[in-house]
Amino acid sequence: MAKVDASLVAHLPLFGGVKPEDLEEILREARSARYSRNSAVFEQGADAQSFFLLLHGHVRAAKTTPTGEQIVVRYVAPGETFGLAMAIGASRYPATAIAVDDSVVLIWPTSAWPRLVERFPSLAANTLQTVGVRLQESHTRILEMSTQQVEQRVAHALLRLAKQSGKKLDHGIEIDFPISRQDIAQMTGTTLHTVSRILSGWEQQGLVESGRQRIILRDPHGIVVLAERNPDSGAA
Amino acid sequence: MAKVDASLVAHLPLFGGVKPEDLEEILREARSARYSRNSAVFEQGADAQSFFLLLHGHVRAAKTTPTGEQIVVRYVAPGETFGLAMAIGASRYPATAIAVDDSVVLIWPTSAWPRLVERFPSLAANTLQTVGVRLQESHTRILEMSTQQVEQRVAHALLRLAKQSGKKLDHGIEIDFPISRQDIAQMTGTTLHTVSRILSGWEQQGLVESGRQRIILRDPHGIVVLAERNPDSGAA
DNA sequence: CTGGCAGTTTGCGATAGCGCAAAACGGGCC
DNA sequence: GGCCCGTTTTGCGCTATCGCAAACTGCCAG
Repeated sequence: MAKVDASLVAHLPLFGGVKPEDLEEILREARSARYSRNSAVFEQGADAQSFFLLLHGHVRAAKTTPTGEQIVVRYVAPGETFGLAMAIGASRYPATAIAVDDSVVLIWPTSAWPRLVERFPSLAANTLQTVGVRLQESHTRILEMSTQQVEQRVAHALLRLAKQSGKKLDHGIEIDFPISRQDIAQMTGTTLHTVSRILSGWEQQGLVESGRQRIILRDPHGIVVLAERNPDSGAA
Repeated sequence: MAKVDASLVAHLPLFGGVKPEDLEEILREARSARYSRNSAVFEQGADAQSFFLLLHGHVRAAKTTPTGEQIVVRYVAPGETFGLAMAIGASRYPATAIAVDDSVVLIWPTSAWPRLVERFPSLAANTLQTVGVRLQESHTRILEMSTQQVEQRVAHALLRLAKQSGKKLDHGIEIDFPISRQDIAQMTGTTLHTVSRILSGWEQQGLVESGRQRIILRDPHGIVVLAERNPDSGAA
């Protein structure tokens, strides 16, 4: 139960409009915990006893079908909340959360949510806002899956990851956590084989450099062009 | 500016936890309007000046790409809110809303939202809940698009429509508003041609009866079976 | 240093579903 | 009552992408 410095989280969207002394009170209800790489924060279907705020690291939220197929719902970056089952009135987590890197999270008991919201209505408003943004993003993703080919979808996915969690390099942007071909396939609705083929092609064109769970965008602009290209505006 | 009877809407999820006299006050801020079949309630990209509650009829929310392709985000049923751009902090509507039937809506100015939420915090909590549910539904849709074949996706889509807006018949369930093959294609990420072929097939098997913008599920259970069938558990 | 393994690459059919084209259909409007 | 237009049906070739199989590779553990 480490002490958390309010100044570290005060600027987060979740706490917008919350007074410093109130923030202290909110944080007193939380505990922090560390999850090592590849360990589960919670499992799909488990009792939603807590909700989370990621402080360091990266977490992958994935949803599994009855038949065992998975999709990646999203990658959680530091400063973002996850596991908000209570927000939708669900008593069980609708997805599994796995730390893809060693990660540190703040944990509140779900039972504290109603009281927190009552005392600090901004929390509800702020959460509504972030959930709304995620809903928009989901719709965009559906739109892409409906109208674009695989290559474009992969391009968009990588650009989003780069924006959210890219580390600027001298020449290019590196996705700042381990991510496999399979993961990207599960983000874009395709297979790891197809993703591998696409990345191989891009690598030959100097657009990316990649290896085992590692991707560097060497030519982000070139990838933007790919992402926006109309499929049948023929390549040379 | 018709007077709206509070008792007609008091039971809606949006107003859960709101006292009757407060409800009166909330309703005083709204006006009602009627939209005839195929008219637009608002257009994607337009200034989000209002948010809406559907009283009668049905509304289709659709999102359009820069290149003109469309997807149907959802069908709005009576009692549901839509056009909640303010909830996500957007100043423009992210989709277009079209009345698919003659419809009646309540309209609040977006500018009233902050004040309403402050006076009646339940509104924020209730809205958070519904937006959360919609987010879950979006994730489910993404999961389906990633892992299922077109026929299964169409089956799921029809079952959802039947559940949300189905009219029970002597023998079967009818989707209670005009809906074309094209619409279903845009809900499931396929083409109207493929949807037409699938429905023709089903019609021959007696699963559905359909015509111009009209679909009746004659054997809902049979469609459930289709929806859940593992694609490669060969048909006889 | 070296074996083993998870992750990746690549080849090669197979095919679900698309895209185009054209005909049939049905309803409402004049 | 007949015409016109939006919707639906259906045929046919095409191809993007899958699915399976097999080889490869970088990395960690011992």
